[in-house]
Amino acid sequence: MSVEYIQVAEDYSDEPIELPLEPDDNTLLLSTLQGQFPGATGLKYRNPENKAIRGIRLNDLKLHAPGCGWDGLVYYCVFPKDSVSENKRKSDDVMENVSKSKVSKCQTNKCTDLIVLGLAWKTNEQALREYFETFGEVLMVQVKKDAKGQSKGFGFVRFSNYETQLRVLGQRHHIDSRWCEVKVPNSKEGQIQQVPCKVFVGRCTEDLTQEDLKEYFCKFGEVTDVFIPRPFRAFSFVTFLDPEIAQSLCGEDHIIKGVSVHVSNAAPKADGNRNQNYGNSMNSRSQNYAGNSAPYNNSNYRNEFGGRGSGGGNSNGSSSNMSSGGGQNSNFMPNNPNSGGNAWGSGGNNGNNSSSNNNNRGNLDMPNLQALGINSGGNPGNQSGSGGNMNNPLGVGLNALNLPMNPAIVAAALNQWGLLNGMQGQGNNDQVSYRITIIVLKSLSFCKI
DNA sequence: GTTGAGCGTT
Repeated sequence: MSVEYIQVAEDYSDEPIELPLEPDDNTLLLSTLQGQFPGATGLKYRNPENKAIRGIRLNDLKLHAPGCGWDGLVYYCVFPKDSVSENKRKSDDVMENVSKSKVSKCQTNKCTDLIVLGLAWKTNEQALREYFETFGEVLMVQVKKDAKGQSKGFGFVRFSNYETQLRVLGQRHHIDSRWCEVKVPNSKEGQIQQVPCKVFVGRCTEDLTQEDLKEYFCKFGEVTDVFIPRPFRAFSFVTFLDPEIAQSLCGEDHIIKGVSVHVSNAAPKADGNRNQNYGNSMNSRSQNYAGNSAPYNNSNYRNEFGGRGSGGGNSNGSSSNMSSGGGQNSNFMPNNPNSGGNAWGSGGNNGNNSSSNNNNRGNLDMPNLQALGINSGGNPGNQSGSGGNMNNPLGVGLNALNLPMNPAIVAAALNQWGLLNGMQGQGNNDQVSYRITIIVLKSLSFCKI
């Protein structure tokens, strides 16, 4: 009698392990689950159809397969009380609870050594430790040195607390008069959480401000960034400190100032071969989309703009924050390159990126399709909320769209992905119900309808 | 006593 296995992970950022099902009834014993994940009380999974989180039925200490069978999905543990979902509707003590909930995970595999680049030559381990201890308990610091004992200008740090690690990764650091960056080392890539911290917020109206969004979403967890593309395009991005909180909100509708917005994954729809690592979303999309270069890369989940300038133009998006000390041309854009630096306190959004390495045309990335009503093609219904009906008359392909948008924006978006060969337009108002016909699309694979 | 993108055991 063969034994079937299903994949179970502690949470979205952990690698799943295979657990055996009961041969007789194809259930998973709670005891089996708890043997690997002490404290777990159930399982949940993301419904591939509507992206909603679904719970697994528990009866007689057995977890029963969903209606469609266990299939090939990854299932995630549910823990009592300290889970994200429990926390997320508590406002004041969110961070405290999240912090607590992270402790055990941190001690397993969440915390990792972090590389600190750009250290001053004079910075020693003591100074490094003292600096990072202001964030939380430091387990280890190293400054790499050459044979003569001279610092190589980089080092490593390890924290005991995962939240501390996230916080440190989410900002830049001024150590001994140098702007330094802290990253997950290349050697650890793939071993660290790959879950995006950023969510896509669709159906936004123009009167929803950064502050409105932050004020609303910070109920669920610390918000590190809010980005609203300009000109207005009916969506925005909200970045959380904790990727699990971001994930927990995906698929939900929320009402902000009377506006029903929809939260979804900021990552592009999976297409099987473009980018396996969803965790790269926030940065991969920040790559230069110009020309025919591949728009996605497989970099670490956090910023890839964290390096220093390469001697040319400074594409610093938050110049008001930057120190001129050290003569360092640091185009460091913490966490969210799209946002032009730290949204809070940086004074305005969207720093201007000079030179060709930019995206100052705005956030013309995949989620735009959602705002355009394109990737919901399976149901040619209406997308309300942003003025006018967005009607996709085709269930699958893109052919004709009534878009309450400037067709130039649509064309620009499609063109940047190398999808557009040509288009025609007709109509007398470029903002309302302009009907365009996409003549040839080079590829539809990304649409994932 | 100079340097300034990178990736850790020596």
